[in-house]
Amino acid sequence: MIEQKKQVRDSAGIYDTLPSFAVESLRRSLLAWYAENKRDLPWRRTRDPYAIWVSEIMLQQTQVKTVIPYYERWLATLPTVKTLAIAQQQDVLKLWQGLGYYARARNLHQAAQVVVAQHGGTFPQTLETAMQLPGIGRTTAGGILSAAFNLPVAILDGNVKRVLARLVALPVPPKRAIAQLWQISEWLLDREQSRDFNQALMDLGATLCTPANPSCFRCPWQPMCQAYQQGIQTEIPMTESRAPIPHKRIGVAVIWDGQGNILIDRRKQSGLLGGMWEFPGGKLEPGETVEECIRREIREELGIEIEVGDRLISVDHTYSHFRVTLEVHHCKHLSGEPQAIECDEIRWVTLEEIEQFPFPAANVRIIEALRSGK
DNA sequence: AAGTCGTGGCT
DNA sequence: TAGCCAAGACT
Repeated sequence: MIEQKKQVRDSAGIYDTLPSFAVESLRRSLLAWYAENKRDLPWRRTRDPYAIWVSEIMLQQTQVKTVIPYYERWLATLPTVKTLAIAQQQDVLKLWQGLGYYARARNLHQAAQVVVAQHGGTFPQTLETAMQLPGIGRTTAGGILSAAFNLPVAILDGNVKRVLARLVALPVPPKRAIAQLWQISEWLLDREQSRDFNQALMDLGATLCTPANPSCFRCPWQPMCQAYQQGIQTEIPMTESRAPIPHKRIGVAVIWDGQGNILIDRRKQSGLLGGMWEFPGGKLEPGETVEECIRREIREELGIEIEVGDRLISVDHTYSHFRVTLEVHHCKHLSGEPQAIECDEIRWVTLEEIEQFPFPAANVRIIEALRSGK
């Protein structure tokens, strides 16, 4: 414990061990490398803070390749902060469908309304004000303010953590040294060229200083990289072992009304998949069959009686911290008027109408099965 | 302050 | 292929 803290402090004490000319050298070499090697990304072709903001939110915990088509579609549909502010949440979530972490979309939508109502539609230009907007933390605020306005605000995303951890040969997992890593990021930042510097730092991490097989032989920081000099670049950043994630079986109902309509529900705003639509269902309890589970869940959640019929599909899906197997059955509505007991809203829809609603990925699999099965 | 929150790309 | 992890924020 004490030993760990000492190691962190010694290592992050790069400011003491590196003379100021080394800082200048790090900045110069990185910016020179970036000038020749920067990626051509859609959000780098604009300085519109709204567009950059959208990209920063989408890029949270999400790879560039995944984001690009979502980003293009989003800006084509909601080109300004005002259009987003007045949009319906359902349409916002539909644009986000498949990206995951749906609180990002809900918060972005809400923040747009704040920017319009309280900032006259102009994105705030101080770190403190930007961070007050829902969904915008210190890294995202720094990313937006530096990229849109060239303001001297540091960042510390996954790429930067890895790059800096290797630069100083950080002897503990980055999670244990967040404050020190922020100090280094701020200390290195080129305050006259913060836009390019921050982008360069992220590009370095994304293209050369990668998690596996880093291309040290092409890295502008190789001469100053502590990890490289010690030959431990693949050992850093250190990782913590993860606990195995639990598995749950879920009974899911596709309830037909006999006239071609299916019953779907909208999940509550808070928690997993908040605001998204789904086919109703719930966890199997010990000793319970799938059919019994589905009948019980539908009774509890919607207050109706159903007949559980043929199995439609079984869907395996992995979330962040648990896995599920959805056991999906065709069901027939028998009696009772459906009520929104454990959800925000319910609705009967046809297979044609259903595509207008935002569904999480595992439920999209069910819809595909319904389509292909007729 | 550790847990919660998605999905897909990559090896 | 099964696991790791990605331009993190929120509670």
